Amino acid sequence: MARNKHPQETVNLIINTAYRLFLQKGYDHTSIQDIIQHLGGLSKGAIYHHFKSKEEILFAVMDKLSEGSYQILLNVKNRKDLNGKEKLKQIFKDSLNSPIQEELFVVTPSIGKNPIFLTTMLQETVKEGVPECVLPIIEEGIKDGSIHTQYPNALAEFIMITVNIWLNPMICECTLQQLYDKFKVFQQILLGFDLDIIDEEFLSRLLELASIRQNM
Amino acid sequence: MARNKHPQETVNLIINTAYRLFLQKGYDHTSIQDIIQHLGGLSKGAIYHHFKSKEEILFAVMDKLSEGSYQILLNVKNRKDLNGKEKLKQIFKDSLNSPIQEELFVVTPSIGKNPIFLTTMLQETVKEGVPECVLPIIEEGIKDGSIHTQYPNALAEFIMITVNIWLNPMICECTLQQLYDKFKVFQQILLGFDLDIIDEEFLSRLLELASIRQNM
DNA sequence: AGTATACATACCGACAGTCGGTATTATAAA
DNA sequence: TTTATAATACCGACTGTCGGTATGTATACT
Repeated sequence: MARNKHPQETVNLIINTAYRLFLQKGYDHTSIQDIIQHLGGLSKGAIYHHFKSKEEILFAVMDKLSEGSYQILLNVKNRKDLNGKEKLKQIFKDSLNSPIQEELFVVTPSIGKNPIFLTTMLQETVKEGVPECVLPIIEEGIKDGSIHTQYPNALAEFIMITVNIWLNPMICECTLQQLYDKFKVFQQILLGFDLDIIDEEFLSRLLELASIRQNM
Repeated sequence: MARNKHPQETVNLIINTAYRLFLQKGYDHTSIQDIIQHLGGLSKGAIYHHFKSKEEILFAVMDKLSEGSYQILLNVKNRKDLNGKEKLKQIFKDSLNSPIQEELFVVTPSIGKNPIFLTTMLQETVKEGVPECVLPIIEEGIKDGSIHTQYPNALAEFIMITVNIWLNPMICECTLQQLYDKFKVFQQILLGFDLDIIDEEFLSRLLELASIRQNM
């Protein structure tokens, strides 16, 4: 294939192709050959010209994944009409409602069967999601008096991990009834911290997403 | 090497060797050749005679790992001097104090960098640990009046995942101070369910285990 | 024109897994 | 007890596939 005048298009093509395959078949079970075949004429040389390893493609895919969440955060963070607690609630709501979430749920058979994704997600949550997103907002909430805790960092980590792992139907697969129960338990826990940040709207969207997977 | 009259010994040798290597170097970075080299004369044929794939060796290793927890459970489950809540507390205590835990902490550099282990552990927790171990005891606690919840299954899952993932220093690596904070948050959460099942003794053992890893 | 870039292609070593073969043990009939 | 037969334990060369590299070539930029 002739060389592309706009190489970024080739990079995006590779990332998008890998993105789809990684989510569908899992990172381990997607070979470079697989990616090449879905690239439409491009060869191995093209891939290794733009990426130095398969793992680097994974990182690019993960970046693409977290991009959406980061946008949501920024939008909420700068709003002046919400206090810390309200911002937290808004972030959870927006995250669940984002089209990326929907796409993820439709495309991915089971992240639980995609070990590297799970691990990377867990680490990104703790090393980036918490310090860059949730923690600053919790601290803001502490300052404005809407959130009370002695352990903002631990609380932030706890909430993120619980939502991203335990409440995530892609990871901890369960029936809709069980998911409902899990929501109730989590809601009760958060109320123990005076955090009324997940409501019936959150629940129904969660169930909606989960039910996508029940019919597959 | 001459054939062994007691083939189970060979199987155990393979499992134990793989066990050590998988924990030390990770499943992905342990090759069959690696295992063979630490087997003392046995060959690839021997391995594939007893196991049909590398993954099957992994399953055997995971079984060996959960064996210990299962024993602890059985010991506690049959005790007549404890109610449900007390049994729960005892199980957590015994689990942390078991020599297997200690060995794990000493030998394993980071389960977080061992994706398959993490995934398998998560799935085993939900599919076996909860229904076979924690849930029956919580239900016992509900019957004897020591535990109160509308959602025993969700609560069991929540506790197990939080302890096994978030509070696990092998997975969510953090400073001792952060681990202390996390303990406090989790303790507060459990108290919200009237579950006073982790105490200062649990904490100090947890910190002790975690500090093993700090000095590596 | 000359250089840097965007690819193509032939190739490499490592890997998991297979297969035909051999040596040892278990079984059981003579 | 001996001997024929079968089953098991193991060996090691081989295969296909994998991620990754080295090198060649055509196109775009300066």
